[in-house]
Amino acid sequence: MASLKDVAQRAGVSVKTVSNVVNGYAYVASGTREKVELALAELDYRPNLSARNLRRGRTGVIALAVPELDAPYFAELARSVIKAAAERGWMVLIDQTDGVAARERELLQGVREQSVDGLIFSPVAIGRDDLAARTDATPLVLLGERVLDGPTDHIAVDNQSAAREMTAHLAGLGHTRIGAIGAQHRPGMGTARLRLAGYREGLAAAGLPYDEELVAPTPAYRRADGAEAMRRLLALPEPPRAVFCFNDLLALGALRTVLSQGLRVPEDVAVAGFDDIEDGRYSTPTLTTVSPDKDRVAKTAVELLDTRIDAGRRAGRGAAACREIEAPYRLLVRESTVGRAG
Amino acid sequence: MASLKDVAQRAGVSVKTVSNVVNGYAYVASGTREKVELALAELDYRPNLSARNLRRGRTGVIALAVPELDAPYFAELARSVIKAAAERGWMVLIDQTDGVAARERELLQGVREQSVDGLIFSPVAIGRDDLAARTDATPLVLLGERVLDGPTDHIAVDNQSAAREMTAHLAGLGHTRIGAIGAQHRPGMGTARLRLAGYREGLAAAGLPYDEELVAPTPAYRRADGAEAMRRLLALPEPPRAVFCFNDLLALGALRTVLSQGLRVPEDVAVAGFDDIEDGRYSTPTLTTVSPDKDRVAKTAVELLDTRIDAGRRAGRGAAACREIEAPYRLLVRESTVGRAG
DNA sequence: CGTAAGATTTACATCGTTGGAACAGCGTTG
DNA sequence: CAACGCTGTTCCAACGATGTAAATCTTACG
Repeated sequence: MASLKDVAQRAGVSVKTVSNVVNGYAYVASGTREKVELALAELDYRPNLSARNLRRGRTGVIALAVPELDAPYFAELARSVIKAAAERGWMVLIDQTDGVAARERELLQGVREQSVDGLIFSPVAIGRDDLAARTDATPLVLLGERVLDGPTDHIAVDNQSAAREMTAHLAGLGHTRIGAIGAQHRPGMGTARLRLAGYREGLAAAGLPYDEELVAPTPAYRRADGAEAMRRLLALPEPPRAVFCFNDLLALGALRTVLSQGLRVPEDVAVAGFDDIEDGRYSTPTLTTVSPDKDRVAKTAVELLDTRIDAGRRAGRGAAACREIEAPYRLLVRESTVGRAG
Repeated sequence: MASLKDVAQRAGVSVKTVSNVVNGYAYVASGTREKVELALAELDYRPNLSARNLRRGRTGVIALAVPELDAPYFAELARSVIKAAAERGWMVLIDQTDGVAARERELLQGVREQSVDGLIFSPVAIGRDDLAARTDATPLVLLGERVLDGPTDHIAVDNQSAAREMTAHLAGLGHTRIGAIGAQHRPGMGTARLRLAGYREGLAAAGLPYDEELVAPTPAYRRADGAEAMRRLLALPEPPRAVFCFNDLLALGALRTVLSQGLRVPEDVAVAGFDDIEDGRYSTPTLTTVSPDKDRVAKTAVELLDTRIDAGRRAGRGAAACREIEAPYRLLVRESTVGRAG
């Protein structure tokens, strides 16, 4: 692997001159530049990034930390983030926390500090206090939960109002017994709490009572959890006729349970989700859901991080105000609540 | 951010001694060690990885290159790879090629050479000649296609025999008009070619004729492609009564088309896929598929890479023999071919 | 008590790049 | 023609860690 030194030798100039050419420094005589470029090409020179990073104090890498990549929502998000990052010249390192608090905390405490220039983080297990206790100075952008006035940049859809709208949609169809799947009593799970709050608001707005019995908590947010929760709900003496699941995977699991018990969706039970993962667009029936603009979230996250990294570099840790950004979402009404005709 | 120098100063020893402690060098007096460890802790020292990498000539990062992360198969694979890598102390950088040949070629030519110690690569667009023309010296492990005697380590299931078995399964159910979805005429797409070959073998073994009409090519391997291809097949004067889709996404799209035309699966049309993505376990009906052992593939890939990286470090480019590893798979028969009772 | 064999610690060079400042060439200007 | 201001190039130090070899300190032994 050729180094600047090799190229310099071959071109008959100093190492710094080669460096200047590589970095597009203006004051290089065109003759010299040509010579150097030739040598560069002949030796197929590529800068040693470790050395460059050491010198420049940055790595060109950002980390994306998510609970698990195989949850379609995070896979889709990761795709968008990697794409947005690539457009700005960043490489992306992925960390999976499995939603384990200890692992999430590690990240905040800077396990990756030396390896990346910034972190885009979608936490599920930690809370505001963990964030406040953070010592790591790496620029950080949080995704997915709405923690107002947090000490960090933050992007999220308004979970609560989206949940409220979805519940209103179900109520608007005439449903009076509307269940919810995905409540979480663990601390930290802000998303679940917000969606539950929205659900309650939606019920209240429709003049419906809140019935604890219709709210099924789940240990996680995978299909199996939704399927299981739905089984519990259907086993009630008076099961719900509509269910709002706190994400699409839960909804798909729920769907499966309903259908496999010989019931029809939405005629017997209407099902709605949250996230708009691709599966829901091809399930039978297709899934009514809340669709956050993932590309937008990803793009904004990378931009935010980008500015913050630049800022950190220019001003010495000049704490620019933290931005709370609300990402747009849409309610997508599909077959699982209104049927084929709808 | 504290450096070795700061720690050394604080502990009143030389930089090298601190380095020795950090690296667990044996000959450090216990008193010294304690002093140093104290200072280390007090300053919350973390090694500067750029510097360490520069010195040691490795990065601690491997890259995983896949077409697109939001295809569940690759998301699940990525999850397993990241996990397996983490267990061996590697970080994982992800590249998405979108199946674009130019991007895949770039990787072979070493865009990441300076950033990672090794590459796990699931190519779709490039061929054997591209591999042969490779100049980059970074250890490489290929996933997913079976290119025998390639110049690289390689892990894959036996696509052809798996496809043959699946076709045999369909024929065994009494089907005589068995379609295939996902043929590709682009060069390089070894996977499609192998699965098609297996399909033909399966037909032949069952004494069935190969009917070009029943083979639907698709531009890509997403749900929409499967849905569209299925529409074409169903529009035939005599549509197939069973369809083998070359991956699960195609199958799920096909499923959707069949069901939305008011037909039943498997009674009117049986559908089978390939990959065993989680969606297929929760679709209605659940999807019969070929299940490659992804965890095993990922683990093996990381191990292979690991040994090759070590080898490259020890022996100077000593070309250890390239290994072709066949990953196990199972045929999972579910509702989409045999119905609920099955 | 001198000395050799360890044990422990240190000094120094080095990995490949880049920032900063010094240096050299050279056409202008006063 | 000396001083000046450009342009173009080079030299040197530094980023932070580690390998090498040498320096220093113990300990055991004759």
